[in-house]
Amino acid sequence: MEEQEAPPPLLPPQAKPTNPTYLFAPIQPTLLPNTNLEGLISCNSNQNHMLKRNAAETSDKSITKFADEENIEDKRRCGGGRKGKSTIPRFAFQTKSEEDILDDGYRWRKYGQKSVKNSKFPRSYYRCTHYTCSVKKQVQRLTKDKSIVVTTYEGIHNHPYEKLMETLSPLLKQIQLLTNRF
DNA sequence: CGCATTTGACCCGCGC
DNA sequence: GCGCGGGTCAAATGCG
Repeated sequence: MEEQEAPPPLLPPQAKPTNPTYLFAPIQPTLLPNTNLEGLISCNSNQNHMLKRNAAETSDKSITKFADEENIEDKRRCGGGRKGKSTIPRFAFQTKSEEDILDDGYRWRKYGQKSVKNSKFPRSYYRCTHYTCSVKKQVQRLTKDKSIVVTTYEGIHNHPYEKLMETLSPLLKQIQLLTNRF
């Protein structure tokens, strides 16, 4: 899964106090037939370079809209999480979709749901099902616009992009067979 | 039967 | 110390 050209990240139209970094969506638009990518934000993190890399890996579509005033991303976790400072990269983006669960190519298991203050809609918590991988994500709708879903990722996947592998593995097998023959 | 989801309980940090 | 809010656990339940 080596796609490496990292297009320059979008610059924020206006700076928030936390100085969020704008990234590209970590999602293949082609995998989201009914989903418009609407906006994308990121928390400041000392591992933003990793973030950028990860984000740039899977998408070339630019994101324009800034995440809402509705504060989905609480600052507690942005600068440093629960236990002092967190080194886990985090970023969020908005999608316009009827679906809560967007297929981003990874498999997720839901492990919790909570109603949050200042939001009509509950927040759902998911974990990547891959056994070596502890990436988490939160999914939540905006109170103001329920057609917009905010997805917050936490962590970097340490295993291949599953959808891609699914598609690629028959091809790889073929290639292997062919190369073995000669 | 194996896996995912649901959901109330529990834990922890923070502000007062 | 206490209560609140957010995040996670885990038993029960659902589903293919």
